Order: sequence, then structure tokens, then C-alpha cells
Amino acid sequence: MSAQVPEAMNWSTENCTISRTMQILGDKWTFHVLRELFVGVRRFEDIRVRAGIPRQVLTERLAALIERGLLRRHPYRLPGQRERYEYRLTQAGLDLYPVLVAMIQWGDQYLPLDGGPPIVPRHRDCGEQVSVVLRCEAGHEPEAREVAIRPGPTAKPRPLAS
Amino acid sequence: MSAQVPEAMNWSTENCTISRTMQILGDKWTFHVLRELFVGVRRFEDIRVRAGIPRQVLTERLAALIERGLLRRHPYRLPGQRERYEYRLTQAGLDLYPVLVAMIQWGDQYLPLDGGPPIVPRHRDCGEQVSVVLRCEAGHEPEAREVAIRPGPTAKPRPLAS
DNA sequence: TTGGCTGAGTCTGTCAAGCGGACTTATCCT
DNA sequence: AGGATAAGTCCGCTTGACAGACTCAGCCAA
Repeated sequence: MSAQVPEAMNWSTENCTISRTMQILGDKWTFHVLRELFVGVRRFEDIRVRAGIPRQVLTERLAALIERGLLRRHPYRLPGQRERYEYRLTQAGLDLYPVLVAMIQWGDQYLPLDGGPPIVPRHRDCGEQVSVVLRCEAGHEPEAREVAIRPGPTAKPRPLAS
Repeated sequence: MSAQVPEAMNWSTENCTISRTMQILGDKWTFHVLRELFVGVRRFEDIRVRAGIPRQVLTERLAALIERGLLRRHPYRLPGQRERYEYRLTQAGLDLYPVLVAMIQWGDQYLPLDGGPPIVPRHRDCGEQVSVVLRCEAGHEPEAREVAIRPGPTAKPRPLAS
């Protein structure tokens, strides 16, 4: 069973959706930045201090996230101060919520703290806790074990490296 | 509206579930490794070639994932070869499926390829496409915009740095 | 009008990590 | 004995992270 070649070996990883997504998110700091924005912290200094990011790295990550369309700069002005910019999630950024929630859910299960979770995603309307579920188009809600990743229409055969 | 201090500023990031989860997953290569395991590729060389990871980095990441309990080593023997080890997901590893699926879903929406997706998560039983949905305990299925991350029982007040 | 404060950066030197390529080890087959 | 192969280890180079100092623009108070 373990000896036969897995089907995936026939397919290229070149255009894989996960790779392409990780080119945007796959970095130690990017998720910390996103977390701050998701909890409502939007200003450079606040993000930097709370997330503990080196300034230079934060500058660079914010620029990258803006360029990728996950954030936009938004002017604001505190009374008696000059105009500055804060960073806000675009719709594309907001739509990462399921990823965040899935990560929180996993962390709560496998890295639990005594006394419960420090952060909880909640439905604004009703206040109940929000979680993420897998669901197929036929309406089933499969366990992880019942899901398989299959090639789609643009799967490319793998260049046969010897 | 944007001037008032966001509630999150009162809370420490120190024990945040996202941070703790990112300490395990938050690395350029870890998700690539997990992807290979999720699609069924389990052997060192296969993972290395498909994911394009430097050997040394792969060695180190596999060890870390084993130590964190997401993988285990499993002996196998090809006919006419000596015994070797392959890497398999534990239940903890498998339970990252929602994170993976959420990332694929986001990528398919915001980084689409002409002609459709290269990989598709499917329900093994019925073959239908699997996606991830947000759901609250009252049974609503909120949009991203209707979800908020709130402090939980172990939220810690932030040490007031001046 | 000068001087200080503040948020949001930029600059600089150090040091760890990633990287490709060569080398190693253990076992099997011929 | 010689060769093949999977799974590493070793080496030197380069890239990026990092801490800490410096800059810049606009506002305020004296």
C-alpha cells in the first residue's frame, strides 16, 4: 500500500494554488500583521509594538500586502496632529477570515491554554462563537480523513525528472 | 470612528492562539511540506523534488513537525531495497485540512488561473467539491464582515508600555 | 520662531538562516 | 567487487532578519 506511487506524483506543483497563496501569506510575519488588522489595530506603530515586528520588516510587509491587494492605506487625522495613514483590509483581505478562524480552531484544539482560549471569533449579530466546517457540494460535512485533494482542470502533468 | 482606540489595544498578544499556531506553521516551507503529505507524497526525496526544498531545510522541518506531533515516521521497504522511512500525518496534522482548504479556496478566488483550479479538494465518498464555511453556534453562516475576534477567558491585559 | 514631540518611517552593521552543490552512509542487486 | 539509490550531512556564499540610531514632516506651546 505504501509502496505504490501516489497519484499526485504525476502532477506538477508548478501552478499549485497552495504555492501561489503561500507566495503571499507564507511568511513568518504576514499572519501577525493580518491578525492585528483583523482585531482592529490599523496603525503602523500599534501594529509594530503589538506584533513585535522590526520596523523595516513591517514597512516591507505592508507594502507587499497593499501591492497584492489585501490592504489599502486610508488617511486619518488625530485632533491636533497632521494627517497620517492607517491600513485596512480590503475585501480580499477580509476573505482570509476562514483561514484565520481555521488556524485559531486548530490552535485551540492542539495547543490549548489552561482556562480556555485567549481570543474567540464571534458572530457580531448574535454573539455566538464562530467556527469553520468542511462541507461538500452535496451537503455532507466530511471529516478531514474523508477529504482528498484531486487534480482539477488545469492540473499539469509533471515534467518527468529522472 | 478611526480615531478611537480599538478594543484589542487593551489586550496582550503574548499568548495569542494565532501566534502560537504560527510558531509551528509560520514558515515559508512548512506548508509546502504539508501540502505534499496531504496529496499523498510521503517520501523524503519525493517531497524534496516536488516542493523544491533544500535538503537541509527539509530535514529540519520534518524533524520539527514530528516533534510538534503533526507527523510520524513510518517504516517501509520497497522490494529489493533496504528499509526506509516515510512521513505520515497524525490526527493533529490531518486536522489542518480546514486551513489548507480555506487557503485553496481563497487562492482560487483571488489568484485564479484561466481554465479553473489545478487542485480541488473533494469528498471521497461522493466526489463533490469540498469547501469551508464559517458557522456560529446558533447556526448562522456569517460573512467575513460579520465576524469579530473578541477576547476570551484567558485574554491578558496588555502591559501598558508608554 | 524656535524648540520639542510624535508617528512613520530609513539607514547601518551584525548575525542567523537559506541555499546549491558536493560528499557520506547504509543497504540492496548483479 | 562494483554500482545504484534514498536519505541524509557538510561547506561556503548570499540573503534576510534584527536592533538601534537617525530622519522627516507637521503640529503645538512658549
